[in-house]
Amino acid sequence: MSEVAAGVVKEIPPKAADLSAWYTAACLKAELVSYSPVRGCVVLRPYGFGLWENLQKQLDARFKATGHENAYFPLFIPESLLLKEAEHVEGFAPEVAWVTQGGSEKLTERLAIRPTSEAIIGVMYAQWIESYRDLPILINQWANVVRWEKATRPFLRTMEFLWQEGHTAHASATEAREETLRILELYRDFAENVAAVPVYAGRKSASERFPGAVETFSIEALMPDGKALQSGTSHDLGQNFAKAYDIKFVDSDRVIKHVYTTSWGVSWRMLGGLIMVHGDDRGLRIPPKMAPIEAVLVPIVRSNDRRAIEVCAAIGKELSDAGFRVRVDARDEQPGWKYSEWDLRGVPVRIEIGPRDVAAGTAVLARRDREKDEPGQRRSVALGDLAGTLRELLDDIQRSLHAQAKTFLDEHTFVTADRDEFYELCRNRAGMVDIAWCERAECEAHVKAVTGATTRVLRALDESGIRCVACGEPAKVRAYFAQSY
RNA sequence: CGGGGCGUGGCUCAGCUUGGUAGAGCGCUUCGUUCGGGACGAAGAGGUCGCACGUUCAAAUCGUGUCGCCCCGACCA
Repeated sequence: MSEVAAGVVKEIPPKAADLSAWYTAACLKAELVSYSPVRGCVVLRPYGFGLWENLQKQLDARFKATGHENAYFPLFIPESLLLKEAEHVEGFAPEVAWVTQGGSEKLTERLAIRPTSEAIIGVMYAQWIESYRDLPILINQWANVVRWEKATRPFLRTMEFLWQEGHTAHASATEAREETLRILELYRDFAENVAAVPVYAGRKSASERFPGAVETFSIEALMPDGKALQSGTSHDLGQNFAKAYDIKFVDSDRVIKHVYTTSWGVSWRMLGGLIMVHGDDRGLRIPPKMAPIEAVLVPIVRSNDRRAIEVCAAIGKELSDAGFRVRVDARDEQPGWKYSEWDLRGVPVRIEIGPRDVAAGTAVLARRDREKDEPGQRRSVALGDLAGTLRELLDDIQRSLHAQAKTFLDEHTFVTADRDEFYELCRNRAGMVDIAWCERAECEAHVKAVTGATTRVLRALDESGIRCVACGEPAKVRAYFAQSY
């Protein structure tokens, strides 16, 4: 039934002592991923794929609800096509993987393995679009992409990764910008309400912009080590790609114009963020809405009383029919061993049914978001109330995980108007440092050189006539500075 | 790409300095007893020490190279 090797003792180091070691061990031991024989590429195991499927399902529903359709474009991009948008090429060239040979024949033109699909999709849009009546085009694709990375970590940075990339074309700059912001908000909503990861959403500085974009927006989460994780990006590409790929249409005023395009993406990196944000010393804590298994049923048997197994099977079926994602763990292992195993794997709720429960018609519910032996961590409920109680419990866990993460973000967001304090906070990797900023590239570069921190997202200045906290020039925006992944 | 660390049964690691063809714990298999927070007993199976070349009578141990992994930094989702 389970892909878990029975009986293997799995330990992970304390999270606070070394987040990196904890993170890698947690991903591996929880059987989300395995390293593969291919450098920098991981295998997404069934439990990890379950996480990805839940992300897919819920993001996809949001895309459909905002009028988008899915399509699929080729993995290979002929070199000549990729080269058409100059900034784009320059940005991605260092990390593009190339196919130079097919079978035994050298190719006359190299094929890039897509690092992102603006090029190939732009070429197709040029063919498909003739009139303003063909617009907007709102397409998303779920795909893998390859970027030749030097250092990799599960989910956060791998050479091949899974993501979705939306590519839209519009008749006006206004529409394109609206689309860009609509998706930014969609991402923010998903991060907060499904992944339970609180984020700051906003515009990126010029240096952090996607190569070829007019404006880039992103959502930024804060990891427990004080580093920010860019978790989703939405780009307003203006007419840059339309001009490079010759995507034109006849507008209602009979004038031939270039379209305005956008692109936006979320990758499995979001899973890495969710793992780091919610996990604890016992392992993963998966928010219910993302959990491949919402509740695991553990029967407790005695040598003279094995009824709990049948009861668990029956209740498991009932809950499953009621729409819950459950698993019955009837393996021949000690109950305590199973508890630890499912704690590590982050299942939100454990349902224990032993001889006492069988006799009383009850079950014990244990919630993963609380410490062992913390008041309210376990409770006994009548079987008749199980489904209802489970529903409430899952909702409460979803809320509580978000609340905990939100508290952390709030407590690690520092508003300062003091220059020395600003540098100190950045250098110490204290979290998100919120200052009035001049938006000058030189200033940003200087802060980075001195502290390692960069701007994460920018937003409108709430007062006028003030100066940049970092350099003293006139301030133009408010900016969150942080070190980042 | 720079700095540091590491690769020995499934896992965690010892052995390497002072070369003499491999050990522990956990896990795994079988049987029995157990089972409300990682059970116990008995009997078994399993590696040639990342890979290549070199030194040597002899290499897990020494040398060179290479591949991979981890951490820090630079770069990127």
